[in-house]
Amino acid sequence: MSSVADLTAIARIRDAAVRLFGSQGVERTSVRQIADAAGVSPALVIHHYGSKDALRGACDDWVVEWVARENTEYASARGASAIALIQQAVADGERYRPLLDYLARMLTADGDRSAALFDRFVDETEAMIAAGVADGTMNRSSDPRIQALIITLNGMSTLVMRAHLERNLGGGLLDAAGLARLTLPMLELYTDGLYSNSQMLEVARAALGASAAGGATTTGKANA
Amino acid sequence: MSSVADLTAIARIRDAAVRLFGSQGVERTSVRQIADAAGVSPALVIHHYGSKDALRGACDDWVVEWVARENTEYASARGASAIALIQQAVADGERYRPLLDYLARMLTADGDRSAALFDRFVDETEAMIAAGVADGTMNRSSDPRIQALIITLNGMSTLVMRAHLERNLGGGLLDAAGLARLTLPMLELYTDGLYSNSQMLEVARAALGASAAGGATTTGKANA
DNA sequence: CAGTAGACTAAACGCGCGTTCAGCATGGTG
DNA sequence: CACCATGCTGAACGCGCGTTTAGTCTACTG
Repeated sequence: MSSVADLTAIARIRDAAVRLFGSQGVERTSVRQIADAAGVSPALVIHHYGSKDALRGACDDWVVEWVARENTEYASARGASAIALIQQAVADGERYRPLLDYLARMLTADGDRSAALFDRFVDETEAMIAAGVADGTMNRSSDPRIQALIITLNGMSTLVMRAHLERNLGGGLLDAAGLARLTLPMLELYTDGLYSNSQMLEVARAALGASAAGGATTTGKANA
Repeated sequence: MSSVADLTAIARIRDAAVRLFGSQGVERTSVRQIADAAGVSPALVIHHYGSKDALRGACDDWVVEWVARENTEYASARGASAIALIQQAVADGERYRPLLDYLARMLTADGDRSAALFDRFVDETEAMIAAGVADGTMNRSSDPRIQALIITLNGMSTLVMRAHLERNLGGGLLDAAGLARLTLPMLELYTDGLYSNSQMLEVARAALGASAAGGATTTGKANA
């Protein structure tokens, strides 16, 4: 998202569209609104992008590229995944809010671009967990792909349902207080789990007829 | 969702609206489409409900009531929360799909009804965890409300991003195979957590200056 | 049997939408 | 200078939307 006021009209239109699509949704946003926000005529929006739907596609690409770009920048320096990037962006204040809003809407819409983006997040999460397993800081699952899927889903839920999250947090994800309140319970869950013993797990294993070779990872929780 | 064909027109309109709003979204659904699906004229839709927006409100109420009704039916017999109801409904096949689709869209929209519904889910989750803590099957968190919030968020993510979930599962949540593939890794995560030691947790505790009386629950994972 | 209330429809209204069109500046190129 | 591509606009077009209106049919009430 460029903050400079005098960009090319093409860029200003795209920025305005991302902002409006993200905050109101595509359907509730008219070409005229975008044109106003960008300081151009509605006709110019169509002139440059062909149609509203093509503009939407260009916004999708732009946001995906942003994710990829920031990801390589940060990740190479910190060894983190796109998930971590998002948490970084969330903590970075209002600056990235339009992007994150857009991302959240994109993830709840269906379509090829949405699927490709989500699956990439799962890939990165899987790689991150594999690294964690390798250096002994994370538990191996009986199905690492699905484990990564679940973790990704959980991570994205804070984005997609941020309104509910922040309301219950009694403050934004942005201010330190809200984030602080979230951090500990989340780490507790990811460290100790929810269940205090492996009863449910054992029952499910038995019911599903999983072989004992399924790859258990248990740290030693009691069976009952 | 009533399967009987000859209901009153009011009910048929509401059923059609829930189905279409759920599968396409409110904005992409026209009053004319709803009227067609219900076998009535567009004017009758407005005659009975006043406006499209009021119809949407009636659908919201209807779905919320369905959640409450099914919840008391099942929960009293099984001691489970609305979350469990949803998992039940998911497993129950195509029958509840329109309701669940609608629910998912409702949760990603903002508005009073959406907030009230979500917060009720959190309440129920909190009560369920409190019961689990009381009988020793679940871990107490340093902040039970936020713990319940996180668990609720995670549970809802399977609804809200079901398309991504099912695609990565290689099959529906409905067929036994897909559900089975999900169950074990999820229980593993909720039993053993993701992290194999409490290093991250301890670092966060220290950084946030949490007092030692914060209510640790750890089962005994090593510090490093 | 007349009267009336409610369910229901065909047709139309007005509006805002995405989009098109004709034309006006501007500025680099022969 | 003439030329034309490019950036851009104001006005308009056609369409589908939510909604209104005027009226018909049906069934119950006195």
